[in-house]
Amino acid sequence: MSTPSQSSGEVPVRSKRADAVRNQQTLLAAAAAVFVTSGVDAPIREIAAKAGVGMGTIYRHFPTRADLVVAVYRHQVEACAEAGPALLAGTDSPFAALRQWVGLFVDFLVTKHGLANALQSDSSGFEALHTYFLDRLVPVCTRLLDAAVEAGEIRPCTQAYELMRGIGNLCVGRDSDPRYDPRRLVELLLQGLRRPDVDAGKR
Amino acid sequence: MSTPSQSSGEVPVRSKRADAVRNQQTLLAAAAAVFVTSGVDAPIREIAAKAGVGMGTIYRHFPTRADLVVAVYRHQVEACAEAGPALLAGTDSPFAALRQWVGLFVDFLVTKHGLANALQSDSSGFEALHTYFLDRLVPVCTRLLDAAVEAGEIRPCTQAYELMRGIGNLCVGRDSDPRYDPRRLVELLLQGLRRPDVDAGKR
DNA sequence: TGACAAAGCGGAACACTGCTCCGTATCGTT
DNA sequence: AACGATACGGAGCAGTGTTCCGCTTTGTCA
Repeated sequence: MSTPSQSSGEVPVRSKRADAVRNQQTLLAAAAAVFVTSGVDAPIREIAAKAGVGMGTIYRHFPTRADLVVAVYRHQVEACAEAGPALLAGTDSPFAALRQWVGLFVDFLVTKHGLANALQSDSSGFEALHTYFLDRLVPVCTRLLDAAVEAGEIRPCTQAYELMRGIGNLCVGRDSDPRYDPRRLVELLLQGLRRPDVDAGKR
Repeated sequence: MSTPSQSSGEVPVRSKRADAVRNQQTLLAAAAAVFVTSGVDAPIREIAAKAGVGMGTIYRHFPTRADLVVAVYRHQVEACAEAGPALLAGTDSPFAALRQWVGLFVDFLVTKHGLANALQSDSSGFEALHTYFLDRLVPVCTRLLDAAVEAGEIRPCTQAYELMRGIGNLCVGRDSDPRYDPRRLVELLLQGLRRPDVDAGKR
């Protein structure tokens, strides 16, 4: 409040040194650039070199690779999360909103080389990434899903967590073959969600 | 020709040395064991150690990791491939056959620690794995799909290749969270395949 | 301004893994 | 038994993640 401290501790927290914040910014920019060309699992050394800092620095600012990835993409994830309620408000078909929102998410994943792979990877250093994405987006997805169920557009059995992971999984390895288009399969998944009133009342 | 040769070449192919075939068997057994405990991307050294051979030997018999994985699981993949036509013949609903067959495939993938991950990985040494699985199973899946389309149970837009990859993707990372069950999502995908007789004008 | 402690930095060093290469051992044949 | 072909073993190189500690920079206080 009065003193420049952002945490709840009462110790006098000295604000970060100027070179530290500078380096953090530099690192974020460098990482973003490297991610584009070499994917999110580019060698740490490469990112450090691009930023012109030593490896100790990168590990100090971002202890795990996931921390760095999250920091780089945080804005886009936030934007995606915030788009959820907006889409829901902008239409009278919650299912259509869900579909649009999922489209946003897929676009995001698909345009980040290797991000989907990393997201599902169980290798060390990526759990936090997984956690952040899910913590932020699952609630949004839940709202959309609930709304669609309430509107009677889909059947109620699916959990948002599972759906999100499924969608993420479908986006893995998009670049390996032009015949594979995650979007088509995600659309299929969403269709599978629909309440089958057609064939129920097929009579 | 007269000499024991199994390939089409006419050079006198001497049969493999006894220790070589012995080692190959030992390696397969060791690899199978290690895959169970450490996953299909266990260190090559570990497999070599388990088999009691040097690393040169393992690379000579199985130049890439995919070759080893394929050799270990070949029988199961073959069994899965052969089950396709059988299932189709055993029912009058091709879609039901497809569903059962997909179930077999999912069971196979899901019980092999990390296999699904490897299958989709674009990392070096796994392309051949990808290729083998797909070459062997896509034709089977195509037949099932075609039959279901012909029977009017599903709509015709989906390619077997894409479906297989989608299913494989959905099986990635099953162990990371008990809330994630690939089977449910695969079922959803299959439901999405169904012909919605709404838009089917021929009714 | 100058001195000093804390904060931050750099990169050498270690561990682990994939993969190659070649001297040596083994096998099968004559 | 001898000998050439075949196969083996593992040292060694290269790439990467991660740690650790001596050195530099920064902010503060007299």
